[in-house]
Amino acid sequence: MLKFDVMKKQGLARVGVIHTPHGDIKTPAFVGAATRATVKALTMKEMRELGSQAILANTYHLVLRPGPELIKEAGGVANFSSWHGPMFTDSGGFQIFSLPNVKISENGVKFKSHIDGANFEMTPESSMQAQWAIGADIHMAFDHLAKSENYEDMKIAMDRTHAWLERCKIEHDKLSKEAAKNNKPEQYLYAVVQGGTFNDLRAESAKFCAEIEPDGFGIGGVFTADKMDEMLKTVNSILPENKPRHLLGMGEEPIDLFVGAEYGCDTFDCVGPTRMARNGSLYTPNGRINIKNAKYKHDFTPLDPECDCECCKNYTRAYLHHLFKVDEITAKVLASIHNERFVVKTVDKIRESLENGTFEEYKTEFLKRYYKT
RNA sequence: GCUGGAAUCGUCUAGUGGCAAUGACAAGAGACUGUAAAUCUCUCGCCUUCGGGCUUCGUAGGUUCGAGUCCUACUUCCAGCA
Repeated sequence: MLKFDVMKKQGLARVGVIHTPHGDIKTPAFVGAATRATVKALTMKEMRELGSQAILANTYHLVLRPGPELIKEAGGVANFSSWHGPMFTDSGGFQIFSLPNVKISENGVKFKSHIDGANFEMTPESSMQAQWAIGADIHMAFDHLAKSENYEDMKIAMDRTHAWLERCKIEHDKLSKEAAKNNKPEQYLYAVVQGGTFNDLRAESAKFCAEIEPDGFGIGGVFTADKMDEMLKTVNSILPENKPRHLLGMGEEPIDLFVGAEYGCDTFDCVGPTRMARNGSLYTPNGRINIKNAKYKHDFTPLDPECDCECCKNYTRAYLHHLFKVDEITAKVLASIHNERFVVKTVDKIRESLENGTFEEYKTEFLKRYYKT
């Protein structure tokens, strides 16, 4: 069982430590999205230096290329990628359900590779097997994510997610026993709560997931800060306090991190910060700016004078603007370092503020400045 | 000097009688939340009450209902020959 210590609680929010075989994660924490076993534009060294405690890779992408067997052959994703800290894998459910022409059955999902059109099928069992082969510390259950506002659609997806969760758990336990027999490090399973924006479905899903007794929980299908507080309140009031909760995919907007932490989420992952960075949209305490805008051409001040990242300590907005305009790779590197540092630091500060009882002040001050409301 | 050829939005370019004029780049702005994303979208002559109006394709004339497109002269550039 994954060890998780809750050090302090404030309402639903908590400060804790997740102990994984590859190290501890002090929570709340932002987990960098490393879809193809790399954080785009960044090296693992840069990720370590900007303070990232953990990263999250994606089973769908790694199944297509290079394949779980190759990663196993490399000695697991830690050796393969040189990320020797805690690591998550997402199940691939999210990606598969965003592809065109997927065939969903009770057994699993048939889809075509977006790369070469090759036919694939992923089932709860095959996702578990792939994740064990990849070898991250924490695995997500293979879930059905419905992108719909319709209650019936959400119910069907949730019921399927639950049925698949039972199978994920059985397969996971089997693989876990085999690993123990071979003296391999333990890997852990998070159940994924679905139910869309419907509180009764969310409650039902949280209850179901809790009863399965996984190592922790992913909260899926959350797309906007809208209604997020209510959804999280419902779910996290039901989920057991002694297990970690990961809010899947949220964190592009800093407010998501505050609301997520306030309502009891321990970790977050999001592609937003690095994608924004590659497209020139950069976080500052006063809101996001587009560094490509002409007004930064002659701005010889740091991107964020309060930031301690390599980008802000050494370069100016004018230089970043120039690098983006001439489309240099370094533009994306520096921007990614900054944006990733910005969200990691924001969540670190959320943790500190929860520790010393100043969360409300920090939240109010941050949001007021960032969103100018 | 002679003989050919060419001049179209910031740049390169499409266009051979119905055209405010093609495409690319540049420029300006926007989007992005478990990454098919170093991607995508919009604007890009001037004005507009968004109906439209006005001025444009080296310059000046001409032919034509209508000219970036045809004719004449001029200007500039390129190539070949002297």
